[in-house]
Amino acid sequence: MILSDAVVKRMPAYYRHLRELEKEGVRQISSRELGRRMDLTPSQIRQDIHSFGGCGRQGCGYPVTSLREHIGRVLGLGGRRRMTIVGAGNIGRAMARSASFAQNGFETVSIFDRDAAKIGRDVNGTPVQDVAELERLMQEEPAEIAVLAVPAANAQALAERLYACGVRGFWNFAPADLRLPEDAAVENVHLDESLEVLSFRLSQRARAAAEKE
Amino acid sequence: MILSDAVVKRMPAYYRHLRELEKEGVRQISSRELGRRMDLTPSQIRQDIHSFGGCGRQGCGYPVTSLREHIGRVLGLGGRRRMTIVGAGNIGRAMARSASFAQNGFETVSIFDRDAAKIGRDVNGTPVQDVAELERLMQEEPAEIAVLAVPAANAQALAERLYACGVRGFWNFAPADLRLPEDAAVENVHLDESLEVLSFRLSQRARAAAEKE
DNA sequence: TAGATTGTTAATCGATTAACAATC
DNA sequence: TAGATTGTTAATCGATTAACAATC
Repeated sequence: MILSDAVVKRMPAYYRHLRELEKEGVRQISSRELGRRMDLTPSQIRQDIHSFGGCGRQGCGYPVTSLREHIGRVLGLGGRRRMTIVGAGNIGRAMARSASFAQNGFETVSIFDRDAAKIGRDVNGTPVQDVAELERLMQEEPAEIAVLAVPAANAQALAERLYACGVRGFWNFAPADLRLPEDAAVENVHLDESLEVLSFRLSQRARAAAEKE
Repeated sequence: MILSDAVVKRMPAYYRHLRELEKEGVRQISSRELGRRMDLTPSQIRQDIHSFGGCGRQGCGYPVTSLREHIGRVLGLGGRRRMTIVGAGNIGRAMARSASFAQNGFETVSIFDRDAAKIGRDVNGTPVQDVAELERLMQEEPAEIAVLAVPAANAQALAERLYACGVRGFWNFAPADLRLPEDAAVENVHLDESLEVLSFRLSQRARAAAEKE
């Protein structure tokens, strides 16, 4: 099964919409109806579901629950994933406190920072530890995923140290592009860039409106 | 100037890399060198820059500073943008405290929540106000952008209220798809989905490794 | 002038949409 | 059986890459 990047990025949206449909008590849904809800063409829905190995019944549509379960398995959800949070600033603390990740099986096992003022403080039941001791503490409490919530200048060096500690999943909030070995998975959340895109779209609308006059 | 969605999403990355080059004291950069840094082909760099109206000099490359300034103007940066934060939970508070947005001209003018326990509290110098009074308070203190950091179930209704208050830019952190009039600009930050994509990539690697054995 | 590198057109590649036979 | 809807192939569309003439 080879999944294109475009399809992978849409999978979580399928998962979310199917969960909502389940809550509403919907048992089966056609590509037409699902397309209407998700703002995709029925054709794309069928291509996507087919490509990630889901299947429906001609004449009836797709079974909501089993399709949701299937996508969950493909996404690797359902198990537990141990996560360390590096950087106890605004973002790091917000991620540590988020209930929704924990509900999905992503559990925070440790939090690190370099700031002496933050070390020892408690964030949502987990103490902030000294990042200088990262290597030693990661041996005691290993993690699969690291949430990188540190200044851009430190991101690359920390990512390399975390990689050496066995971390292979990097959820990167720093405005920096990480260079890591091929077997590392990096998912970027570039908040500044996202806000800049919004700024662009607002300006674009303003320009279009000005032109009309 | 018509910019494809793909190009728009890359613009902030150009902006960031050019700012870094500026700091390093680089005056001119060729598409080849910039491509190496940004992990894009030189061909794409030239297409992109041309498409958003930047230009270079044959034989010399692109002028770093003026190109950065040009992209900043296209993105609509440089001015001030008034932002209201709706939802004073983990995400909302983290966004209110973020220094980097403020540095880019995005200023938080108000924060709203419905929780009586939060109303009146101070977040980074701004008091949390009662969302029940949104309409009245938004008249006193209008905003161009709303940061939607509320539960998914409330996102749509709040977005509509904010739209009625004149907000046209929506930075949506709720795991919901907003349906708004065409002249609204919506930029989604779906953290759950991003983490699920990371989970998928980790599972994929695990599956590939298992197959090899 | 010669070398380097852009601007821009053409070719390729991949993703989306359309179409329709298969089948529930 | 007839109607509905999938699975899947073919057509289209858009984005990326290659090529090369223009020019600094």
